[in-house]
Amino acid sequence: MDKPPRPSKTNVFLNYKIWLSGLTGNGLIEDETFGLMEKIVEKGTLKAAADEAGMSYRKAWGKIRSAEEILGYALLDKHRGGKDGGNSSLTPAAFKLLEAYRALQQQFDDSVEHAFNTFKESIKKSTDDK
Amino acid sequence: MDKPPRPSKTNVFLNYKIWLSGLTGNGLIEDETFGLMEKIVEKGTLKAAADEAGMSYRKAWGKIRSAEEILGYALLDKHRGGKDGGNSSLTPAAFKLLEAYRALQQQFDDSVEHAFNTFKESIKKSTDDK
DNA sequence: TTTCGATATGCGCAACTAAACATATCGGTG
DNA sequence: CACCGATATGTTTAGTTGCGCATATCGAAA
Repeated sequence: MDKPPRPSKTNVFLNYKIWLSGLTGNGLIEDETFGLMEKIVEKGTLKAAADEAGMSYRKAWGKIRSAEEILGYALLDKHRGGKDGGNSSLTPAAFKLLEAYRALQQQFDDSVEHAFNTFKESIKKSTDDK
Repeated sequence: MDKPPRPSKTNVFLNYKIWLSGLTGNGLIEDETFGLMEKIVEKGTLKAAADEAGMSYRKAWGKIRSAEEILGYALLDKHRGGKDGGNSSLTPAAFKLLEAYRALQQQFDDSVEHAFNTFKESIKKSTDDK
Protein backbone atom coordinates (compact mmCIF):
# COMPACT_ATOMS: atom_id res chain seq x y z
CA MET A 1 0.00 0.00 0.00
CA ASP A 2 2.50 2.49 1.17
CA LYS A 3 5.30 3.79 -0.97
CA PRO A 4 8.59 1.98 -0.49
CA PRO A 5 10.72 4.07 1.88
CA ARG A 6 13.35 6.34 0.39
CA PRO A 7 16.86 5.56 1.54
CA SER A 8 18.91 8.25 3.25
CA LYS A 9 22.57 8.47 4.10
CA THR A 10 21.69 8.16 7.77
CA ASN A 11 19.74 4.91 7.44
CA VAL A 12 16.54 6.82 7.95
CA PHE A 13 13.77 6.48 5.42
CA LEU A 14 10.95 8.81 4.53
CA ASN A 15 7.53 7.30 4.15
CA TYR A 16 4.32 8.95 3.11
CA LYS A 17 0.79 8.13 2.18
CA ILE A 18 -2.20 9.97 0.80
CA TRP A 19 -5.84 8.99 0.83
CA LEU A 20 -9.33 10.39 0.46
CA SER A 21 -12.13 10.33 3.00
CA GLY A 22 -15.71 11.48 3.42
CA LEU A 23 -17.05 13.93 5.95
CA THR A 24 -18.22 11.31 8.42
CA GLY A 25 -14.70 10.14 9.08
CA ASN A 26 -15.44 6.44 8.74
CA GLY A 27 -14.29 4.84 5.56
CA LEU A 28 -11.51 5.92 3.27
CA ILE A 29 -10.30 5.62 -0.30
CA GLU A 30 -6.68 4.69 -0.57
CA ASP A 31 -4.26 3.72 -3.28
CA GLU A 32 -5.41 0.12 -3.17
CA THR A 33 -8.87 1.14 -4.32
CA PHE A 34 -7.53 3.09 -7.27
CA GLY A 35 -5.37 0.12 -8.14
CA LEU A 36 -8.50 -2.00 -8.22
CA MET A 37 -10.19 0.48 -10.50
CA GLU A 38 -7.34 0.25 -12.96
CA LYS A 39 -7.46 -3.52 -12.94
CA ILE A 40 -11.20 -3.49 -13.51
CA VAL A 41 -10.58 -1.56 -16.71
CA GLU A 42 -8.12 -4.25 -17.80
CA LYS A 43 -10.02 -7.32 -16.72
CA GLY A 44 -13.66 -6.37 -16.93
CA THR A 45 -14.74 -7.90 -13.62
CA LEU A 46 -14.21 -7.03 -9.99
CA LYS A 47 -13.39 -10.64 -9.25
CA ALA A 48 -10.58 -10.79 -11.80
CA ALA A 49 -9.30 -7.45 -10.53
CA ALA A 50 -9.28 -8.76 -6.97
CA ASP A 51 -7.43 -11.89 -8.00
CA GLU A 52 -4.93 -9.83 -9.95
CA ALA A 53 -4.38 -7.62 -6.91
CA GLY A 54 -3.99 -10.66 -4.70
CA MET A 55 -6.91 -9.82 -2.48
CA SER A 56 -10.16 -11.62 -1.74
CA TYR A 57 -13.28 -10.67 -3.64
CA ARG A 58 -14.89 -9.88 -0.30
CA LYS A 59 -12.29 -7.30 0.47
CA ALA A 60 -12.26 -5.76 -2.98
CA TRP A 61 -16.02 -5.49 -3.04
CA GLY A 62 -15.98 -3.83 0.38
CA LYS A 63 -13.44 -1.27 -0.73
CA ILE A 64 -15.43 -0.31 -3.79
CA ARG A 65 -18.64 -0.20 -1.81
CA SER A 66 -17.07 2.02 0.83
CA ALA A 67 -15.61 4.34 -1.77
CA GLU A 68 -18.96 4.72 -3.49
CA GLU A 69 -20.58 5.52 -0.18
CA ILE A 70 -18.04 8.22 0.56
CA LEU A 71 -18.29 9.76 -2.89
CA GLY A 72 -22.04 9.60 -3.12
CA TYR A 73 -21.97 8.23 -6.62
CA ALA A 74 -21.25 4.93 -8.37
CA LEU A 75 -17.74 3.99 -9.40
CA LEU A 76 -18.80 0.84 -11.19
CA ASP A 77 -21.54 -0.19 -13.55
CA LYS A 78 -22.16 -3.62 -12.11
CA HIS A 79 -24.00 -6.37 -13.93
CA ARG A 80 -25.05 -9.64 -12.36
CA GLY A 81 -26.09 -12.86 -14.05
CA GLY A 82 -25.67 -13.99 -17.60
CA LYS A 83 -23.60 -16.75 -19.08
CA ASP A 84 -20.35 -15.49 -17.64
CA GLY A 85 -21.85 -14.52 -14.30
CA GLY A 86 -21.60 -10.81 -14.68
CA ASN A 87 -19.13 -7.97 -15.11
CA SER A 88 -18.20 -4.49 -14.00
CA SER A 89 -16.88 -1.39 -15.70
CA LEU A 90 -15.88 2.07 -14.56
CA THR A 91 -18.40 4.87 -14.70
CA PRO A 92 -17.32 8.09 -16.45
CA ALA A 93 -17.13 9.77 -13.05
CA ALA A 94 -14.84 7.01 -11.83
CA PHE A 95 -12.56 7.55 -14.82
CA LYS A 96 -12.26 11.22 -14.05
CA LEU A 97 -11.59 10.58 -10.41
CA LEU A 98 -8.96 8.00 -11.20
CA GLU A 99 -7.16 10.32 -13.56
CA ALA A 100 -7.29 13.20 -11.13
CA TYR A 101 -5.99 11.03 -8.32
CA ARG A 102 -3.07 9.74 -10.33
CA ALA A 103 -2.15 13.29 -11.30
CA LEU A 104 -2.39 14.34 -7.67
CA GLN A 105 -0.17 11.49 -6.67
CA GLN A 106 2.37 12.39 -9.30
CA GLN A 107 2.58 15.96 -8.08
CA PHE A 108 2.97 14.66 -4.59
CA ASP A 109 5.76 12.30 -5.57
CA ASP A 110 7.62 15.11 -7.27
CA SER A 111 7.40 17.45 -4.34
CA VAL A 112 8.41 14.72 -1.94
CA GLU A 113 11.47 14.05 -4.00
CA HIS A 114 12.55 17.63 -3.58
CA ALA A 115 11.53 18.00 0.06
CA PHE A 116 13.31 14.87 1.10
CA ASN A 117 16.53 15.94 -0.53
CA THR A 118 16.41 19.14 1.46
CA PHE A 119 15.67 17.15 4.58
CA LYS A 120 18.67 14.90 4.10
CA GLU A 121 20.91 17.90 3.63
CA SER A 122 19.56 19.49 6.79
CA ILE A 123 20.26 16.59 9.08
CA LYS A 124 23.68 16.11 7.53
CA LYS A 125 24.85 19.63 8.40
CA SER A 126 26.91 20.17 11.53
CA THR A 127 25.20 21.88 14.43
CA ASP A 128 27.53 24.87 14.59
CA ASP A 129 26.53 26.47 11.32
CA LYS A 130 23.50 28.43 12.24
CA MET B 1 -2.07 12.44 14.68
CA ASP B 2 -3.07 12.71 11.10
CA LYS B 3 -3.72 16.08 9.57
CA PRO B 4 -7.35 17.15 9.67
CA PRO B 5 -8.85 16.39 6.25
CA ARG B 6 -9.11 19.21 3.74
CA PRO B 7 -12.69 19.94 2.70
CA SER B 8 -13.61 19.79 -0.97
CA LYS B 9 -16.67 20.92 -2.86
CA THR B 10 -17.58 17.31 -3.45
CA ASN B 11 -17.52 16.25 0.20
CA VAL B 12 -14.29 14.42 -0.42
CA PHE B 13 -11.29 15.18 1.74
CA LEU B 14 -7.62 14.73 1.11
CA ASN B 15 -5.56 13.20 3.88
CA TYR B 16 -1.87 12.54 4.08
CA LYS B 17 0.75 11.44 6.51
CA ILE B 18 4.51 11.30 6.61
CA TRP B 19 6.79 9.37 8.89
CA LEU B 20 10.33 8.09 9.20
CA SER B 21 11.50 4.52 9.53
CA GLY B 22 14.70 2.53 9.83
CA LEU B 23 16.00 -0.09 7.44
CA THR B 24 14.64 -3.04 9.40
CA GLY B 25 11.09 -1.98 8.81
CA ASN B 26 9.93 -2.43 12.38
CA GLY B 27 9.43 0.74 14.31
CA LEU B 28 8.68 4.19 13.02
CA ILE B 29 8.94 7.83 13.92
CA GLU B 30 5.77 9.73 13.40
CA ASP B 31 4.41 13.15 14.15
CA GLU B 32 3.49 12.15 17.67
CA THR B 33 7.13 11.57 18.52
CA PHE B 34 8.16 14.98 17.24
CA GLY B 35 5.34 16.47 19.24
CA LEU B 36 6.78 14.85 22.32
CA MET B 37 10.19 16.26 21.55
CA GLU B 38 8.76 19.74 21.40
CA LYS B 39 7.00 19.30 24.71
CA ILE B 40 10.16 18.02 26.33
CA VAL B 41 11.82 21.28 25.39
CA GLU B 42 8.98 23.15 27.09
CA LYS B 43 8.55 20.99 30.17
CA GLY B 44 11.97 19.54 30.85
CA THR B 45 10.84 15.98 31.56
CA LEU B 46 9.48 13.14 29.48
CA LYS B 47 6.79 12.55 32.05
CA ALA B 48 5.48 16.09 31.88
CA ALA B 49 5.61 15.93 28.10
CA ALA B 50 3.63 12.70 28.12
CA ASP B 51 1.03 14.19 30.46
CA GLU B 52 0.79 17.28 28.29
CA ALA B 53 0.29 15.09 25.22
CA GLY B 54 -2.34 13.06 27.03
CA MET B 55 -0.45 9.80 26.75
CA SER B 56 0.97 7.44 29.34
CA TYR B 57 4.60 7.70 30.32
CA ARG B 58 5.01 4.09 29.23
CA LYS B 59 3.89 4.91 25.73
CA ALA B 60 5.92 8.09 25.45
CA TRP B 61 9.03 6.37 26.68
CA GLY B 62 8.50 3.58 24.16
CA LYS B 63 8.18 6.03 21.30
CA ILE B 64 11.37 7.83 22.20
CA ARG B 65 13.19 4.56 22.72
CA SER B 66 12.03 3.24 19.37
CA ALA B 67 13.02 6.42 17.60
CA GLU B 68 16.48 6.35 19.11
CA GLU B 69 16.89 2.75 18.04
CA ILE B 70 15.96 3.60 14.47
CA LEU B 71 18.21 6.62 14.30
CA GLY B 72 21.15 5.00 15.99
CA TYR B 73 21.76 7.97 18.25
CA ALA B 74 20.24 9.51 21.37
CA LEU B 75 17.41 12.01 21.11
CA LEU B 76 17.39 12.77 24.81
CA ASP B 77 19.92 13.43 27.51
CA LYS B 78 18.18 11.55 30.28
CA HIS B 79 18.98 12.00 33.94
CA ARG B 80 17.64 9.82 36.73
CA GLY B 81 17.57 10.51 40.45
CA GLY B 82 17.96 13.72 42.36
CA LYS B 83 15.50 15.68 44.38
CA ASP B 84 13.04 16.07 41.56
CA GLY B 85 13.48 12.53 40.32
CA GLY B 86 15.21 13.35 37.09
CA ASN B 87 14.82 15.20 33.82
CA SER B 88 15.37 14.99 30.09
CA SER B 89 16.47 17.41 27.39
CA LEU B 90 16.94 17.21 23.65
CA THR B 91 20.37 16.40 22.27
CA PRO B 92 21.75 18.76 19.60
CA ALA B 93 21.15 16.05 17.01
CA ALA B 94 17.54 15.81 18.12
CA PHE B 95 17.15 19.56 17.71
CA LYS B 96 18.45 19.40 14.18
CA LEU B 97 16.22 16.48 13.33
CA LEU B 98 13.19 18.20 14.78
CA GLU B 99 13.84 21.36 12.81
CA ALA B 100 14.45 19.45 9.61
CA TYR B 101 11.29 17.44 10.09
CA ARG B 102 9.14 20.48 10.69
CA ALA B 103 10.56 22.12 7.59
CA LEU B 104 9.87 18.97 5.61
CA GLN B 105 6.34 18.91 6.90
CA GLN B 106 5.84 22.54 5.93
CA GLN B 107 6.92 21.81 2.38
CA PHE B 108 4.48 18.95 2.30
CA ASP B 109 1.68 21.15 3.51
CA ASP B 110 2.39 23.67 0.79
CA SER B 111 2.62 21.18 -2.04
CA VAL B 112 -0.48 19.35 -0.88
CA GLU B 113 -2.34 22.62 -0.80
CA HIS B 114 -1.50 23.20 -4.42
CA ALA B 115 -1.97 19.64 -5.62
CA PHE B 116 -5.33 19.32 -3.97
CA ASN B 117 -6.60 22.51 -5.56
CA THR B 118 -5.71 21.10 -8.94
CA PHE B 119 -7.39 17.85 -8.01
CA LYS B 120 -10.62 19.54 -7.05
CA GLU B 121 -10.67 21.43 -10.35
CA SER B 122 -10.10 18.19 -12.24
CA ILE B 123 -13.00 16.29 -10.76
CA LYS B 124 -15.24 19.29 -11.17
CA LYS B 125 -14.76 19.46 -14.93
CA SER B 126 -17.29 17.81 -17.20
CA THR B 127 -16.23 14.61 -18.94
CA ASP B 128 -16.63 15.91 -22.48
CA ASP B 129 -13.78 18.38 -22.41
CA LYS B 130 -10.82 16.22 -23.17
C1' DT C 1 -35.75 -24.25 -16.73
C1' DT C 2 -31.29 -25.56 -15.42
C1' DT C 3 -26.66 -24.04 -15.18
C1' DC C 4 -22.74 -21.22 -14.16
C1' DG C 5 -19.86 -17.65 -12.59
C1' DA C 6 -19.85 -13.01 -10.89
C1' DT C 7 -22.08 -9.81 -7.82
C1' DA C 8 -23.74 -9.15 -2.97
C1' DT C 9 -23.52 -9.43 2.14
C1' DG C 10 -23.83 -11.23 7.07
C1' DC C 11 -20.98 -12.85 10.65
C1' DG C 12 -17.49 -15.09 13.59
C1' DC C 13 -12.71 -15.66 14.55
C1' DA C 14 -7.94 -14.41 14.43
C1' DA C 15 -4.27 -11.27 14.37
C1' DC C 16 -2.53 -7.22 15.70
C1' DT C 17 -2.27 -2.92 18.29
C1' DA C 18 -2.76 -0.18 22.14
C1' DA C 19 -3.54 0.66 26.90
C1' DA C 20 -3.03 -0.54 31.67
C1' DC C 21 -0.73 -2.57 35.46
C1' DA C 22 3.10 -3.71 38.18
C1' DT C 23 7.77 -2.97 39.74
C1' DA C 24 12.50 -1.84 39.79
C1' DT C 25 16.26 1.61 39.59
C1' DC C 26 18.58 5.85 40.11
C1' DG C 27 20.81 9.73 42.75
C1' DG C 28 20.68 14.67 44.32
C1' DT C 29 19.00 16.62 48.55
C1' DG C 30 17.53 17.38 53.25
C1' DC D 1 21.05 7.51 54.57
C1' DA D 2 16.26 7.88 53.75
C1' DC D 3 13.12 10.04 50.59
C1' DC D 4 10.98 11.40 46.37
C1' DG D 5 9.77 11.68 41.75
C1' DA D 6 11.34 10.67 37.17
C1' DT D 7 13.49 7.23 34.32
C1' DA D 8 13.26 2.32 32.86
C1' DT D 9 11.04 -2.07 31.42
C1' DG D 10 8.42 -6.65 31.51
C1' DT D 11 3.85 -8.49 31.62
C1' DT D 12 -0.87 -8.66 30.85
C1' DT D 13 -5.32 -7.29 29.59
C1' DA D 14 -8.46 -4.95 26.40
C1' DG D 15 -10.02 -3.27 22.24
C1' DT D 16 -10.02 -2.80 17.37
C1' DT D 17 -9.62 -4.00 12.85
C1' DG D 18 -9.78 -6.85 9.28
C1' DC D 19 -9.90 -11.38 6.88
C1' DG D 20 -12.26 -14.84 4.93
C1' DC D 21 -15.80 -18.49 5.51
C1' DA D 22 -20.36 -19.33 4.26
C1' DT D 23 -24.30 -18.36 1.66
C1' DA D 24 -27.62 -15.96 -1.09
C1' DT D 25 -28.92 -13.65 -5.46
C1' DC D 26 -28.99 -12.62 -10.19
C1' DG D 27 -29.95 -13.38 -15.28
C1' DA D 28 -28.32 -14.52 -20.13
C1' DA D 29 -27.57 -18.56 -22.60
C1' DA D 30 -27.96 -23.35 -23.76
